[in-house]
Amino acid sequence: MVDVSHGCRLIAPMSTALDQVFSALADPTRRAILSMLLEDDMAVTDVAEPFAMSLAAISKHLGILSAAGLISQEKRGRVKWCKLEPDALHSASVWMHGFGQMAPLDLDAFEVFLKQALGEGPNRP
Amino acid sequence: MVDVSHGCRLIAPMSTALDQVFSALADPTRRAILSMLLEDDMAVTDVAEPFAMSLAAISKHLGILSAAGLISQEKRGRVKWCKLEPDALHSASVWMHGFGQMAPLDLDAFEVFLKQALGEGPNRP
DNA sequence: TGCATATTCAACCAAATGGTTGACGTTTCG
DNA sequence: CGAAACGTCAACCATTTGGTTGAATATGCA
Repeated sequence: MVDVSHGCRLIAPMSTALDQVFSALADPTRRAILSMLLEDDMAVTDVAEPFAMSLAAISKHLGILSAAGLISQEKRGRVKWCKLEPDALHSASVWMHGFGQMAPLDLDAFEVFLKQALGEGPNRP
Repeated sequence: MVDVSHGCRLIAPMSTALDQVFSALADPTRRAILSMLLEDDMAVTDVAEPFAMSLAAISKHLGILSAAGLISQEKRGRVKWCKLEPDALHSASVWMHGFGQMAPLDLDAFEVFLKQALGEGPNRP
């Protein structure tokens, strides 16, 4: 009965994308996995190693992250490599900063800001 | 077995805060509520009005948003007013932009950016 | 006082989530 | 070839989630 896409029917399907991204990020195990992948691409087994849970459980988590677009998985030989896809955070970022009220226009400035921050930030030598 | 706070035990309890914020944002009904509250403070009944679900359900959603710190609720008379608390998105923002790797330093620049974007943005006359 | 309004509480329900285990395909390698 | 490593699948389980309804609790107002 309410327009859940808050006034912009053109991007209605995005609501599902936001659901997926936010609920993927809601789990601490999955956030930890993303942090690990920030340092380097990893195989599924290596991702699972530090956790106190089964490989199958980690495999599921990776599936959820992949469905949300937060990572990509490429099988080379018998090992499946997991790679961070930070762009997926984009839609979520856009939504968060202003709850969808500061639309695409500001997004450009945001991109510029992010690029500069990532390139010149004191924590990225 | 893994350090879920990704290397900074000092902010370990924040993991719970992130859980709450992200899972609060994962629901489209709750995101719609936040969008509504962006325009103005509202009473519980008024928040519920456009949705096709019971008042009790909305009351629960508001409780979740409140527990996550995304809104505050103040009872005046017999009506309980709901107010957006955008600061709660702060920790989530910090985490998202660089998965916790570009720390407080960039945050300042981010705040400056946000203030300017909100103040001068073409969608905020 | 008494009634309508505003909101929550309690009990219940179906479905989704996060985990387990064991069996199963692939690929690599001795 | 045969065994080991890599990863997923299927079935199962306990808990959480998102919703319902009906009763209960304040508060405002005639």
